[in-house]
Amino acid sequence: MFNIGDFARLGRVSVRMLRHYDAIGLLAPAHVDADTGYRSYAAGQLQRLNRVVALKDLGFKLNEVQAILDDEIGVDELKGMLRLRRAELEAQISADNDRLARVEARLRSIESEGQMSTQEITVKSLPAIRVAELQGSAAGWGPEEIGPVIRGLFEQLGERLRTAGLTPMGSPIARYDQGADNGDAVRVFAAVPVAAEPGDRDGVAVVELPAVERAAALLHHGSMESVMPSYEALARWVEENGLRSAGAREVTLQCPAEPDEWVTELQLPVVER
Amino acid sequence: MFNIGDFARLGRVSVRMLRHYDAIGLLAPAHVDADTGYRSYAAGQLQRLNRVVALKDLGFKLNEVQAILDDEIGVDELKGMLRLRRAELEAQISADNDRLARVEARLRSIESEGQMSTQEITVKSLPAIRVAELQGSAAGWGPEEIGPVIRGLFEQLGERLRTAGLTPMGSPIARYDQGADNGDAVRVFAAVPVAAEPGDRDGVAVVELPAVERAAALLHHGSMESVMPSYEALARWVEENGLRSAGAREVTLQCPAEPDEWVTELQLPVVER
DNA sequence: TTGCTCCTCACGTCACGTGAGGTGGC
DNA sequence: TTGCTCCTCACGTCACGTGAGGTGGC
Repeated sequence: MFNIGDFARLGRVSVRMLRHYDAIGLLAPAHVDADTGYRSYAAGQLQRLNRVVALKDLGFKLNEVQAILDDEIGVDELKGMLRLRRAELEAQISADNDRLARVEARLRSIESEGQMSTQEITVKSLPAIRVAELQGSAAGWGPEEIGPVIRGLFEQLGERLRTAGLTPMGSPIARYDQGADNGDAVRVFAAVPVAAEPGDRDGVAVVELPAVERAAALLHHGSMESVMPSYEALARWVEENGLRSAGAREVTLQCPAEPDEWVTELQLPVVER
Repeated sequence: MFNIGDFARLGRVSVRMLRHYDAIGLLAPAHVDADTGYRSYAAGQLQRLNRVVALKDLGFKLNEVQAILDDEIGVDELKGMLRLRRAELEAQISADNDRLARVEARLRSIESEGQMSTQEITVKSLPAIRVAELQGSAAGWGPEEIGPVIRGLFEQLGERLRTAGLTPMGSPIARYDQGADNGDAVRVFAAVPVAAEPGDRDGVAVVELPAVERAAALLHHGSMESVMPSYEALARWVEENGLRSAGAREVTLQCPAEPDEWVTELQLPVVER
């Protein structure tokens, strides 16, 4: 028989751990002195302690360890637990490798730039959303070509929503893509979230924008006249990360009278290249 | 301005997280209604939220995120934090790969044997320890050759300790190794932990057993007459794990009159092969 | 009026580490 | 007598999730 200190040393665990395992019924001492409360462990209990440590090392929680050791678990269930553990570990390793790559990227950028890039670019998913929208067309991607078109569309959209009795339910969204059949022309959409069934309402199309699994997003502060550098940074990031983008969205989060105080989220839906 | 729900949706975080970030001063809402306590967030705050999420994703804790974002951290310190994070991630990934290998080994053994091998083998480190010991020699590794020798040594050791006035401070340890110069003969040591300065005491050598970084250990239940299968299992495990062992130790944890109730830990110090 | 969103506590999570305050055996 | 080990609470860890119980605006 060993006292708790010696038994802890034998099993390379802390005394506190042994007390904890006792408290949760995972490993009770062979004997407890009725007067002093002193715990005594039998040599043979070292085996159970070793098994506890081994299973814990595999990443099982203590209640799982207990179930396994107390034979509350059939072979098939145990196999399932091990497979689950394997999957969890693989996911964890993969996620940590990604994290590691990001940490190293930050270190590189800090070495080359002398400080951490503000790193304003975020990868997010975009949920599907019901919007009312109008479509137009612009001659190119520059703000001077797109600006008038999108402003005109949003003006019209506002009026038609009023006559249709629809209430905007969120921030306005501008969407752009390369029309399939009209050369260099850019298709432009002015949209605003609404709660209504899809269909046509007084010349406004109510449609469901499909969810986007991954989009690179960047917050643009200030007038849309000056949006090009932000888009360029975003496009460069997409390029450098081996991705490809199709189309673009702008969500206007804040548009007071003063254009310098606008806040717009630029979103580029991306896929692996 | 956004209410907490909309702002949470924008930033893909939970409302509870925003409240938490407010509580710890990491991200306070731009405005809080004095009457209702309702929080309002400005569009521009999305940038800070994005940064919080990005840094958290790298594995930083919230207080570290706060320090980084609030510029309490110089470039050098930040580099140090990133390097530390990199080292931690590398260690984590490596440990998880080991874990994964062990999980897969269990799965294989469960497939081939129909149940989980009892897996009684533990890898542990052995601390350095001060012992009093006597040395002898046996003709071979069999229990019938070693048994009488080690029993005789322990008897002598007990007597000499008594005359020397030394008190055993732990479980008896038997050690074996292949003598360098005497052919097949095995060197046998009978040792017992004591608290005394190294040197010679009435014919007993007090020495410091060096620490062993890694040893494969197996609990043997029963008489030492039947120890061979346990040693064989241990040796097979060492072999299968690409290790090499040198020498052996037996720590007698429990030795009542009835030999069947003995408990002995067999330890094989191992190194990479 | 009914939902919906918002609010503030406050417990629970997981496996212990770390005191605080006190006792028993050499 | 002094150390040393043992004991039992009980708080702290970390970043929230999850009710409970209640309120304000449409």
